[in-house]
Amino acid sequence: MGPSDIEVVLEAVIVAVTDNEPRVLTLRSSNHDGALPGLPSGALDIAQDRTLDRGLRRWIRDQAGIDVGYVEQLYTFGDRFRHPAERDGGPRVLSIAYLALVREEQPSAGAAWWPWYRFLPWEDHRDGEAGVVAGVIAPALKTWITEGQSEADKHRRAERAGVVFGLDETPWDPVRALDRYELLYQLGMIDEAFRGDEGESSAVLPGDPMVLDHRRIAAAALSRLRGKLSYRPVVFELLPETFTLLTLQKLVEALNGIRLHKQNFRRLVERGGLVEGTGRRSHSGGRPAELYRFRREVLRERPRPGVGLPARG
Amino acid sequence: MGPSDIEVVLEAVIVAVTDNEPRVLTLRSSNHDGALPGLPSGALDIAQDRTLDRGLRRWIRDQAGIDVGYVEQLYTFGDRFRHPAERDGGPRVLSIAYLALVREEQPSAGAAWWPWYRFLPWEDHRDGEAGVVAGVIAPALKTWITEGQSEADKHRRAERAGVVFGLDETPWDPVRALDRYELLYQLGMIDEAFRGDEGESSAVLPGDPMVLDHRRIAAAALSRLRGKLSYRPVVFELLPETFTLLTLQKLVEALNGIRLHKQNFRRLVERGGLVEGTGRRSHSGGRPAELYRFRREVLRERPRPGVGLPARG
DNA sequence: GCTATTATACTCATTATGAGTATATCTACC
DNA sequence: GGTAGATATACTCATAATGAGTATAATAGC
Repeated sequence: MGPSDIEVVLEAVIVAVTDNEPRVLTLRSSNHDGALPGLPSGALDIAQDRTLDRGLRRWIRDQAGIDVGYVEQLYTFGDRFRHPAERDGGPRVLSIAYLALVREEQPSAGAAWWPWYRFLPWEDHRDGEAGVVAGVIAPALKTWITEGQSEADKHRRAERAGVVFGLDETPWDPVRALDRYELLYQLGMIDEAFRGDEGESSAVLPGDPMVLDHRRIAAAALSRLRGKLSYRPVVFELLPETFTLLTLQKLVEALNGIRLHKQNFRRLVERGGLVEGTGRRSHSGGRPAELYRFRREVLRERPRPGVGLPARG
Repeated sequence: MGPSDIEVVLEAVIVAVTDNEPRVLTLRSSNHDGALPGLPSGALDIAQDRTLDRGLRRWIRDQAGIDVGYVEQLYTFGDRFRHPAERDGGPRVLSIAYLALVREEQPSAGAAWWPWYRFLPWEDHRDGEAGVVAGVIAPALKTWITEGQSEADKHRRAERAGVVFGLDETPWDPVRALDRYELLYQLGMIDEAFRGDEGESSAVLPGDPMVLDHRRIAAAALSRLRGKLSYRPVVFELLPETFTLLTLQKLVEALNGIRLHKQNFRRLVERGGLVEGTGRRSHSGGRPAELYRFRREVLRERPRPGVGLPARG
């Protein structure tokens, strides 16, 4: 086996937000796993693609007819047997995963926008505790903790479960989405076809499965995006030219999966200096709201420009 | 050209801190670029290495005789012609870069510890403004700004230079190490052998060159590590079991390349709950300092445990 | 004009942060 | 055994940031 028995694949979590619902672009992959949705992916074409980013943009355009704006590399996955074909002598597959944001939700060929939280229902806390956590996950964690080998082991388990899922005193941290996925996976609660090795799954956890380990990639993307929001002005990639502060807040809430305190959010954004009023205002519902625009020049002033998280509620 | 004309290489920025000096492990690579130092790197052995991390640890042990503790994937580089052999029909090289932290500075075979800031001298502001910035970089930036195509272009350039290098009102942000490297590179001030395409370099900038684009990888690692310090307790990977608060402070200062306010640093660390006193104390110099240890259980309490940056000075 | 609805302005207690001053406890050396 | 030098630790205080509200303003629909 030479070093060339490696196949390099680019995979993309392409995100848009419409109707306050974050969505990722999915394809029905017919080649494996029946009809499960999967992330768009394409092989790196070393003859054509000078850079990885270019390759990514190229086949996203080809496959889904979408021109992505912001693109960021997420992680490279290379564990053996991630891809089932490896068991039958197929090449080792190396996946370079990307996060991409698009402003407009263009319709597209065989692709479909799928609500992100359909894959990860426990991540959406916008109306309360997200029943799954209290109802299904917390009890499973309790059991898992009591099954620890030693007292120290139980303590470690309790510690980890508490931190990751915000139990007991610990606050819920939106950014820990990937940690949560991985703990659930370890508990056998992620019901994906590709894991044949660890006994049957509990299968009680709601949430749509995805092809291969694409749900893990989707969770990694969610973590990364949530983390980035607070120190980089990436939200604006998802917004139209002008927007009201409530629109912006709803967007941030949607991505973080939590509700925020309106007045404090406004204060934070205004003081942050990332936006400026346009004088125009939007009419819909109650009192008209001022329309704002993103100030592109102003990466200055604040050392870490971004939309932080003010108080909830 | 088939998809198999790709070579996958793992490269590691292995960091240790001794005598308040962050150092990275380097090798003299004899195969190209004469005697320039380079990062340790090894091909992924798909027959042997089940995961990328394992592969990395394996050849680090083989090449340098070091067992690394903390390991984190940084970025995957795949631009064409990163590797000069590609121009002569060599395979496309894909480099997966890692950051690794080791506690003890073990001596090793053909490897040598090299002060990180020798490669990136402008990143060390522990004794003042790091003369390079004011003396060499700032003037070059000024020229670059005035050479902008239009007024808007000049404004954008001034904006970028200001943010990235902390000029004018903007504060110096340690985390922007990679941004700084990339701006310097664009200005032709990075004097590396592998860039033959953009005319000759100014060559006045101090700092040792590295093989290929390894200096960029070193800069990326510095950015990542500095960013991570404030929200994850990774420093402790670099410290002995017990340590004084001053030792901890000096370490954080070394990595961030800035000085901190002692009393406030102490307050921050103590309130953070990451450490606990051991009752024992260290005798050296003046009044003995209490020895602390890292509290492993306590990832709880604070949502983002880490050692933040208090006031400077 | 009334109600529902959303926007925006202020207030206020609490906590965090930047920048000091003051005091304590060692070693080395006279 | 006293003092200088060095470091550790304790406190103070002004200012800014944050969480959680209350109060008021401007619209649409009736």
